[in-house]
Amino acid sequence: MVEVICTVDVVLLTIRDDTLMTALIEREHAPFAGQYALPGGYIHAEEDADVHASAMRVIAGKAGIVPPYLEQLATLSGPGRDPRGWSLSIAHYALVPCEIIENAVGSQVHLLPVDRLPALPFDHARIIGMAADRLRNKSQYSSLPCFLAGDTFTLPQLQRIYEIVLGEKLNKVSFRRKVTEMDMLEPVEGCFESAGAHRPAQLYALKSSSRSKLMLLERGL
Amino acid sequence: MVEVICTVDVVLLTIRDDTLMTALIEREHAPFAGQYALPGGYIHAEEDADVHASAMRVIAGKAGIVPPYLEQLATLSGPGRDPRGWSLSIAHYALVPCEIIENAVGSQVHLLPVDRLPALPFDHARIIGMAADRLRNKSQYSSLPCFLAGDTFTLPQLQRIYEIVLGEKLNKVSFRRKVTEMDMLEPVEGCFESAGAHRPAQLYALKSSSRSKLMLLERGL
DNA sequence: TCAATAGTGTCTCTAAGACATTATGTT
DNA sequence: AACATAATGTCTTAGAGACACTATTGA
Repeated sequence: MVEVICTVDVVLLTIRDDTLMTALIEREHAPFAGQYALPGGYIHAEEDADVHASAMRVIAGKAGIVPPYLEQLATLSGPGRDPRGWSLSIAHYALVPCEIIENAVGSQVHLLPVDRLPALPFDHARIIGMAADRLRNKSQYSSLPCFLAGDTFTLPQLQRIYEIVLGEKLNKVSFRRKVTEMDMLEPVEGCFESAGAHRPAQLYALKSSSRSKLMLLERGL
Repeated sequence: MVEVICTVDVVLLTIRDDTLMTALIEREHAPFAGQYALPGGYIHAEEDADVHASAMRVIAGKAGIVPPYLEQLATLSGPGRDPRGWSLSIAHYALVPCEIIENAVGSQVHLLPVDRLPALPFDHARIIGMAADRLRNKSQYSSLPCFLAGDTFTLPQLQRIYEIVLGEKLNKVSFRRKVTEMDMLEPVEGCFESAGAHRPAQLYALKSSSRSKLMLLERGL
């Protein structure tokens, strides 16, 4: 039986400069050595508990971080996507606040806007498109974008994150109604963020229950 | 490097007797020979164009059919799920009208209700659960359940299919408004289905554009 | 003529968005 | 005091569900 090449790839998504960005690394080895590409690598059957663990290991190795959210996206396959032979990549996407990427030690990543990418090897452009689509779709009815925010944030900041991900302005009153409905935040008592000559905003943190599971809405935003 | 076992599994879903059912086959070979399990098999790198093609080949071989809808579900993996070693299964689900299964030649499948299954080998029970969840979720806002209906059907029949999948009664007026909004059906002119001592119902068929892509709703049913 | 379901018109109630108002900080 | 943004109250409008009424067949 012809051997199948088994790999994982990870689309690390973050927001910087009010823009959705993805982490790319310069490939060290052939094929496509020297080109920007998604962090990825072979599945190590002798050490990985499953492909989720493979993806975590790859991110830790290449970006030096442990992302707060990691989900499987799809499995891409076929004889033509990798010049080494019939290959299969279990694509994942991860969400992470950009400070964590920038503070990581030994990180080799470069952040680039998802909608202004250079030509990429393999089917990585398509995988990034799928990741952005999945994020956009799930953000319509869930607390998913919270994983792009830091430990604490204000409601206006969170709304801005949703707007960047969804690509549209949101109604402030409706947004706050929905956030309340999802019941995922708790105010950090007595903590406010002052950002100029105006009333400061209440800081919030994710409830611990919402750090491990997504909160969903019956009807979208 | 330790070899990874690469397989595909398919959850074939259909509705019979007003119940969501899945197709199981009696395994011919070890492990678990003789037990009911999902149709599945190895990826054949020398002949399959990708894992979608692997899944289609498996369904054609075991159930003798070409399903109108087939989608990738998730990739399950790890050292413990298959006694033969570290394995990876790209799980798919397919939707098909039950007449197609029952009329298939050389089909080895048995239809069983998804919520009254016997103990199954591997992680097949979990895969079937994921498939039913995915179908239920997508059915809330798309035309997906149409692939469980035959070539022509009445609106009351389609509403019944949605109700079985979603597990709840639907409002007739709202359902018809949504079907109109999705703009996926065209009436079969002059064709009605009489089912007793009452007004017969108009027959509809999927528009050709809706046979290849899903129609989506802004807000769910 | 009655029974039964198909199909449609319309009213009510809920929820989303628009707009206005109040709150609270900095300059 | 002026100003800018946070936060919230309220009105308008759109959509979902409830209900009722008409349509059309077989018994």
